[in-house]
Amino acid sequence: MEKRRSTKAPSRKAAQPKTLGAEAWVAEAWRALSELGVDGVRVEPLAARLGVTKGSFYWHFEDRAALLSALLDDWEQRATAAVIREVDARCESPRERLFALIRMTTASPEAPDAEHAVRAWGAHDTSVRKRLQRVDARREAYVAQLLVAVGVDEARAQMRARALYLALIGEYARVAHGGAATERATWEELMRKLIEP
Amino acid sequence: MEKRRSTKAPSRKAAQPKTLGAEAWVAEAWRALSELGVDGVRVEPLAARLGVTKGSFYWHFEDRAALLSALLDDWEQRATAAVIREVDARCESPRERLFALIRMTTASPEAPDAEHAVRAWGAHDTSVRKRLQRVDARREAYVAQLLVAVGVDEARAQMRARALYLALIGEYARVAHGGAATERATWEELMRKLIEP
DNA sequence: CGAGTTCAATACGGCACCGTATGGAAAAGC
DNA sequence: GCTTTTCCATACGGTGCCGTATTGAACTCG
Repeated sequence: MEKRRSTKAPSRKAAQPKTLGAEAWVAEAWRALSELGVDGVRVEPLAARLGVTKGSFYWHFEDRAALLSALLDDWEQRATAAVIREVDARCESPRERLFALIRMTTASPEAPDAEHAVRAWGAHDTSVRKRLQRVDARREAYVAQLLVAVGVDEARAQMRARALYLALIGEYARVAHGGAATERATWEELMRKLIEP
Repeated sequence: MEKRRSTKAPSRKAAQPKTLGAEAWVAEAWRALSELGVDGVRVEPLAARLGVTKGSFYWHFEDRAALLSALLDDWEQRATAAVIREVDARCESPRERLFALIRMTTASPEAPDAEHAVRAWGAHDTSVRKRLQRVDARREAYVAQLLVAVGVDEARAQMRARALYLALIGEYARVAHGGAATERATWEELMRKLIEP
């Protein structure tokens, strides 16, 4: 009897599950993380919001750290790949892709809180830092590649990709702490400057 | 006898104080805030690091919230005014001032952690948000004013000031979670684009 | 020197949360 | 039908922190 840990999904389709899965905990944890920060994701409050007790939690997860780890796994997978796939699918030319990228990343109202929460978290946790750096590198590389495709030379493309991405992180922070989102015109003004050879 | 609260400084010059003042607690709180985030600034651990017990703390402060409030007061005062004064003093032309501003704000190694910690904090605390918005507005206005002075029209100046400032916030976040600082050349590349009419 | 003031130690009650242990109920498999 | 698995409830001990109360030491100042 090797303690807990589920090995197989209960083959639930999409019906209202009478019983919770690990994903339900992760989803609720995202809410807590976005609203309160890492230190706000505690198992007992989470259980209360889910209408169960922590007895449930400790069946699905080893401990609180395991939940946080699952949270990060979830983020690292979805955060980058989805957007890039979407952008590549929607547009053909690199120029259009750049503008679409900005539009998509600055459109979602939930993204800023979540992103900013992860970054806040990353300031005092080494395991988060590693993932942040990987994700940042991947995203930056994607932007740089588009800039090259649009005619900017390699060296400048990397610098400008950095600049643009930094601004996006800044925007997430800004919105996360209650600032008004910066207008699309501003983003396009910046983008126009950055795609000039 | 109106409880606690000191009204007069103990007229200490600059000598090693045998006794702690509120500033010592604030200073130590900054360390905790930068390293661990708001939830890391707790009075008992702080007391331990200062080599005293919390008996001391509750003489100088009403409660933990008062310390956090003092922290913010401290930040709001120093964060903006000092840099602007310095920049204005060092350079004459607005163009030089812009480049000096970037150099100064991206040079300090402690600033990113502190700034990012405040921003992380601001995501779940309304009183912090207000101050952040004030500070952000003041800084942005300063940049915009310099851009106008350098020949950019008003509308564009505001957009570009926003863009530049967002990038700076992003840089603080980046460095705070362990990323390498972005090179001066990158900042200057960005700045060159932004000061073009 | 004695009284008040300033800073700190000690000790206490309380709360929120972690993780464990154990038991039960409902569904799944034989 | 009976066992096993899956999921959750209850109850408990333990920890880290908050804030208060009380006492004490050291320094001022008359």
